[in-house]
This record gives sequence, structure tokens and C-alpha cells, in this order.
Amino acid sequence: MKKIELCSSEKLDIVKTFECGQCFRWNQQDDGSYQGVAFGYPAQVWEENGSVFLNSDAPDELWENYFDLNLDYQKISEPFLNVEYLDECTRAGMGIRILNQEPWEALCSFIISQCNNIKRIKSIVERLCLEFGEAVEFDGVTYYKFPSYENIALLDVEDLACLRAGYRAEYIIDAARALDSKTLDLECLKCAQYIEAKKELLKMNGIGEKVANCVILFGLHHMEAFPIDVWIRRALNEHFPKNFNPAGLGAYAGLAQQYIFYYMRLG
DNA sequence: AAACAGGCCTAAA
DNA sequence: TTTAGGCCTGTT
Repeated sequence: MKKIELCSSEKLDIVKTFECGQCFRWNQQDDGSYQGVAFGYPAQVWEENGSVFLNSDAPDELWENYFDLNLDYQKISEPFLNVEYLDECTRAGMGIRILNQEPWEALCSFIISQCNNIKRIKSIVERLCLEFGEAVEFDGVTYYKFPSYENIALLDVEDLACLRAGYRAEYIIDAARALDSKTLDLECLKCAQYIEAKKELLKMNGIGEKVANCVILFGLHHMEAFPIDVWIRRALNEHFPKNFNPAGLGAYAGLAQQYIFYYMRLG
């Protein structure tokens, strides 16, 4: 196990980043630190004296990429400060980073997210990992990797009954099989244009506009994607002009979406 | 108890 | 192209 200093806590606010609804496997401990698993590596992350530290067995570059540390968020957020209300959201949400999650994990997680609250999404995802993911020891504790789509593709809908995911189980199996058979190739879509990626995702059973945009933003890291859920819809209705077009926010509109989501959830 | 959750699908206009 | 109802499950 190796301890590394990631960056300043100003650059990466772990609470905002982990609690803004983009990920479901990071859990806050009693001491304020977060534990989670990414790309098969368990990790503990905490803030101390103005810096963010991380314990794990993974190579350093993995976390640099995962937390998107090479992009200047201060700079790409500047245009948001010129938009009424969004400026408030931006100031409040500064420190949020869009994680580079595993594409399949994002796809599966956001399929599960539909018509669900975050608490239940997390519990379903945890059961999925516990039942079908590979165990990995870290710091004397057993963690579970996110199961591969190859493994899930071998299962039937009934096998997922233990997840209590309801009608979403069928969508999970369909997605896993599509990836396994290369009918859908998320790595390809990572390099493809946003429009192309969305077109492909929308062909899938159980994936609509909202889930597709979440996968594109959180799994493929196309930051122009702007998922509209009930919270964002409410924000758009209440705080933005009637004909406001999020696409006008540009190549990093997805980051603005996160700031708005975080701010709305603050209440 | 009944309604509602970070949607999507299908059927019907 | 928009709208209504149903869908698993868990919580209030």
C-alpha cells in the first residue's frame, strides 16, 4: 500500500465530488475519509492540511486520470460565471471534478439509477459487486471489484433477482451482452463524437436520453453532455430563461450540469 | 395506505 | 411528436 498526495483540496473537493451523484461506490467513513473501488483498486481518500491524500495499490497515473487532475477546472468554469444563477452554482460547486469512471460501470450504474433514489442505487450496485465481482483484499478489508460485463453476459435475468433491481435487471443483462458481443463498443464511443455516441446508446433497450447522457458524461468523459433529470429540469424551469439552451454552455456544459445539480441538492 | 422515487417502453392520438 | 399508464422495489 502506498500513500500519495494527489493535489490541493481546493482543486479537488472530495465531499462535493463524491456526493454530486456521479458515482455510487465511494462511501464516507466516520473519520470523514472516503473508501471506494475504481478500476479494480480499492482506495481510501481523505483531506488533510489543505491537501488530498490517497492510499491504494494502484499506479499513481490511474488516480491522476480518474480525478481528471490535468484539466484546469478553474479556467473552463469561467464562462459559467457570466450566466445568471449558474454563477451561484459554480461558486458553490467549485472543487467538483468529473470522474473518469469505467465506461461499463457507468453504463450499468445509470441503468440502475432510473426511477430510483441514490440510496437504493448504491445498495443495488453494492449487491451486484458482492454477488458477481471479484474479491480483493486491501488494508485488511475485503472489497469487491465491479463485475466484468463478460461475467454478467453469462447470466440470465433470474440470476439478478438477488439484486432487487426490478425491471432494470433485463436492461443490465441486455447491456452486458451487447458489450460482450461487441454490438456496442464503449471504448470506440470514447473517441467518437458526442452525437455518434448518443445515437449508439439510444439503440439499447432501457437506455433513453437521460441515461445515455449520464453514460456519455461520466463513463466516456464527453464533457459537453448535459443530462437532464428532475432536479435539473426544475432548475431550468425556475432559474433560467424559458428558451435557455444548455448546449450554448459549450464543450464543458456537463460540468455546469454538475454544479447546478449539486447546488439544487443543497436546497 | 397510497404515492412517489436522478426513466423507459409501448400504445394511442 | 407529445402524452398516459405500467413497471420492480423501497420508503414515507
